[in-house]
Amino acid sequence: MSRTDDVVNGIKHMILNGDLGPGERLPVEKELAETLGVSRGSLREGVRALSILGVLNTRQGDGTYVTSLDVAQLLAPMGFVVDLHGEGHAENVHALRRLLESEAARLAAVRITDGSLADAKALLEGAEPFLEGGPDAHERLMEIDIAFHRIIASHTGNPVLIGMIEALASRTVRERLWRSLREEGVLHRTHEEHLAIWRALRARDPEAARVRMANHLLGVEESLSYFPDAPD
Amino acid sequence: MSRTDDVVNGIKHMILNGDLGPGERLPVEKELAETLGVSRGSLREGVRALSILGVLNTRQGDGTYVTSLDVAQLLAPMGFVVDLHGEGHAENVHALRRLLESEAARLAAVRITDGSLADAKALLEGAEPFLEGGPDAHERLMEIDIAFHRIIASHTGNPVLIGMIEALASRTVRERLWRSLREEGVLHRTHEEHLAIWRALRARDPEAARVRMANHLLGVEESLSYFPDAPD
DNA sequence: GCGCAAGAATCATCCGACCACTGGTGTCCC
DNA sequence: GGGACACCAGTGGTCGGATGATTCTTGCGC
Repeated sequence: MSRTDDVVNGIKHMILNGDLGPGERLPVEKELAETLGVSRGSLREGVRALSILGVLNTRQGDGTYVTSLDVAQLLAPMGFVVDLHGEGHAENVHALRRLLESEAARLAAVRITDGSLADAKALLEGAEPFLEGGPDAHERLMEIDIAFHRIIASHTGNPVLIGMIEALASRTVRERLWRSLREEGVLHRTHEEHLAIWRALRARDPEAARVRMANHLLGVEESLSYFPDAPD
Repeated sequence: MSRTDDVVNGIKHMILNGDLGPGERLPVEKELAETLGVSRGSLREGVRALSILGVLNTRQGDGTYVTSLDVAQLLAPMGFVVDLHGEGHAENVHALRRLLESEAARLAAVRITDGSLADAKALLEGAEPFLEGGPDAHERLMEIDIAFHRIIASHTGNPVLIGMIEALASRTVRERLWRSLREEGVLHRTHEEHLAIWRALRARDPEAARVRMANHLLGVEESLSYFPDAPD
């Protein structure tokens, strides 16, 4: 067991024991290093690791704090994992994303607010001008897509689900997706699918929302497999 | 962007570009530090972080290697996250686990081999003597439960799904679960549910397997909520 | 009361040194 | 010749100190 592991476990226990709560500040490096019986260098390695895991947050000139411990934030490193496998398990990642997002749509159908429904509608209408192309059209459409799916996920009432969906639909994953969609010229179809999802949500129909979402993501996956060996 | 982030991204790119493959060895610290333009200390912080994320693996006196990059291994840190939230999001975690395991059962129903089917059956029969109690009964039942669910997950054909289920059903999560099951005296019911899942799998009936699994996990969740404020 | 500058506190980074462990190599003994 | 052992070079592990960058606080002057 290395010193750094001592640090990680030590801080982990301090959090689990309640000695450290979300947002709370850690002792200064020198002091904490002495408490845990390690040098400042080793302490920093541990703190850095927890920082990358989204548990701690250090601010130069200020101090080190425990994060809010939001699930979404803690699940963020998972996106890294997904990216790392890039081509390899793309099919498996998408299959899982389809399952999770379908469930999200089902849950959101009975929970979404009129306000968010209107926001989503505005989003989709704002996408229409870009369907024909133009400067930054690609980038804009992707942003809108991300925002649309995020609105749905946010109304599931399950933060863990939200975090996982975010991790599974990382930016690099979406980049690949949209490149394929554009190259295959199915942007209009994708837009129609979004609208179908929206209508199901407006109707507060869980099953319809689930099916529409599943259908949408299946279509997207199909486009992706059109270029199975697309270079990066 | 900190130096450590440079290191993490640098190594990540080396892997994505194919400069580094699974199992391959990294340059020595001093050299790699010069390549990335950082000090050895900063390099170590980055390497340590990737090590905790399951991407790298360092062996003193030998060198630093890229891991197999197995999904299960990379998703392991997620268990840490789940543990960290312990009580907080237990409901949400279980809801998600139910969704994933149900899907796993559905997939496994059409893929499971006769051999694994027999293994699962033997497992369940081996559990029966412990239903009445006895030394280590609690521990043994939990082991069997884990093994049973693992057999199912392993036949989904989706490594990402397997990894996520593992992460969601961490050991501490299961500890709590089984403690509740025992205290509520529903071990027999749980066993019957396992048998029902097994029968559905043997019948190669995906929908039945999915429903049986969902029913099983719903029952388990119900037992958990019986002691909503159970101390640790 | 307000703005600003000086200072303290804190993390960020680097450097050099030494320790601990591993793997390989060569030697010695049987 | 074969095997056990000792040695050695290479590598990560840890440490302490020094300097820079950033933030927050304090107190001064207006």
